[in-house]
Amino acid sequence: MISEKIVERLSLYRWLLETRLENEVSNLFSYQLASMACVSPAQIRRDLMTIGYSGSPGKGYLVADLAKSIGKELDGAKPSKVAVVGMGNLGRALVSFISDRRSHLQIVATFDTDSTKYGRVICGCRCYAQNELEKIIKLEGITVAILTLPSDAAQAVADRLEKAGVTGILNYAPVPLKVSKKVYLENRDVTAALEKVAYFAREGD
Amino acid sequence: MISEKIVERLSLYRWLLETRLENEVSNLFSYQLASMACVSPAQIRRDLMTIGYSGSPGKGYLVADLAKSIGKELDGAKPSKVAVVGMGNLGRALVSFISDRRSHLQIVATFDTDSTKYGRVICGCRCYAQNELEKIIKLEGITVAILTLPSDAAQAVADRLEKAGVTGILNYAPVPLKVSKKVYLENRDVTAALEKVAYFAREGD
DNA sequence: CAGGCACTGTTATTTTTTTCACAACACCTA
DNA sequence: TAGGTGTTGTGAAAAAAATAACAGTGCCTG
Ligand SMILES: NC(=O)c1ccc[n+]([C@@H]2O[C@H](COP(=O)([O-])OP(=O)(O)OC[C@H]3O[C@@H](n4cnc5c(N)ncnc54)[C@H](O)[C@@H]3O)[C@@H](O)[C@H]2O)c1
Ligand SMILES: NC(=O)c1ccc[n+]([C@@H]2O[C@H](COP(=O)([O-])OP(=O)(O)OC[C@H]3O[C@@H](n4cnc5c(N)ncnc54)[C@H](O)[C@@H]3O)[C@@H](O)[C@H]2O)c1
Repeated sequence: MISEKIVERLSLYRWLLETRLENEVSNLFSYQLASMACVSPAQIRRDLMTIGYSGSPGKGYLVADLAKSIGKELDGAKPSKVAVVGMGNLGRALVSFISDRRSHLQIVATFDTDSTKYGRVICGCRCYAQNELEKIIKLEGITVAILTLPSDAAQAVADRLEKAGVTGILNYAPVPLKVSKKVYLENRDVTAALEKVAYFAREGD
Repeated sequence: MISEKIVERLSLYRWLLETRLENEVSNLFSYQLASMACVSPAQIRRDLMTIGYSGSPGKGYLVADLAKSIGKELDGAKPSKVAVVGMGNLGRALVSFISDRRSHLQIVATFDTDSTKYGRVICGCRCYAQNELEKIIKLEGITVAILTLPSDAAQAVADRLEKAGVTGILNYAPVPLKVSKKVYLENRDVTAALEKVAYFAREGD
């Protein structure tokens, strides 16, 4: 089990590696990756140690190979299936953004209460009515959900998702969700992020 | 100077306090706030110590008062002025979401290269053409910028923002920006967040 | 008013995370 | 082959963050 912080950084590293790969770069030194990721070279080496990856002194790391090794650690044996609940502005933006970025993260269903939305394919993904939620989650084996719906509906939906078998929730609604220990919850509150940036912009970091 | 993590939590606390205030709750114990914020009671007390706030044993914390004290620490003397660059799906969603949430964070300008967008008021905020960027930033005294534009334009815009005097950037474009030490940069990559959630959803946290 | 209760503020401790420092190693050059 | 250069992997040290522990305090009860 890798710590939260390291997972986050590994994800970043992989993504940096992939963009480097597109530019035909085949190997990198720790200090190069470090400067891209805005961390120290030692941090890079230590993180790679935790996934048991070895480069070679003088040669550094093989970009493609390292990216694959990170994938072996972060990605499951099978792709994770993802649902998006609430196909408003934010939901649609997310779906169109994510769908063609990572093959091991598949958005396989979206949900909405609005009858002008469900029953159709939106941004390349089928949108279902809210009352089909449990059925589809189980049928598809969805384990991860993204919440982009109004705050007042979020808790009830989270409860239903959990009962249906979802074990990870990425929540964009500005509301403090309560979930059981079984479920991994990550909140993405824009306001908090902006407040933080404003604070350090002012205080001069 | 407060550490990054503490600022993040304080922002969360304040927001929880405010929603409690709406429900007419006038005081709270550390363990109550802790359970809402998903942290330990000791953590709460320690965080409040760093901003020099004192509750009273038996009574706990005065909700309104504490919220104000956090504000005194996090918010500047004057509101921070914010610009949003790139008024696509995500930009519009963010502007409409934020604009009526925090009085000390004012979105005073948005920018776009699309001539069907600039020159108009979008989501309650004036949208300017890209070439007016420096002028407006300086004129308004904007210090914080949110980047919601295509990746390939992000670095160039970031450079211009920095030169114009912006000291904090909240970046949504999936690209590793390089900025000088003067600028506080926060990246919000959806993919990384989702990968993290998927990982811990699988590994069972 | 005395005593018990429940919570805070703060110090001490533990745990986690990051950085440092350096031996070991590959590779290049002559 | 020998020596120099530059990078890795990792144990040790340092720093930061979280947790625990507890004395001190207001408050209630009888
Ligand atoms: N807009 C942003 O940038 C932003 C940022 C952070 C958080 N948020 C939050 O994300 C949420 C969505 O934002 P938005 O701008 O997309 O709003 P929106 O109103 O455009 O979209 C909300 C969607 O959710 C649907 N919905 C309502 N109740 C539902 C339910 N019970 N189950 C399923 N779907 C339901 C609505 O039909 C609508 O399509 C809000 O809670 C908002 O506060 C938004
Ligand atoms: N959509 C998401 O949920 C999401 C999530 C994370 C990151 N992102 C990233 O955020 C960015 C925006 O996403 P979107 O869905 O809003 O895309 P979009 O195409 O709807 O919006 C992009 C906007 O930026 C404008 N633009 C282009 N070049 C510009 C420039 N040089 N200066 C100013 N404006 C410019 C375009 O005119 C357009 O209005 C993209 O980089 C995307 O990868 C999106």
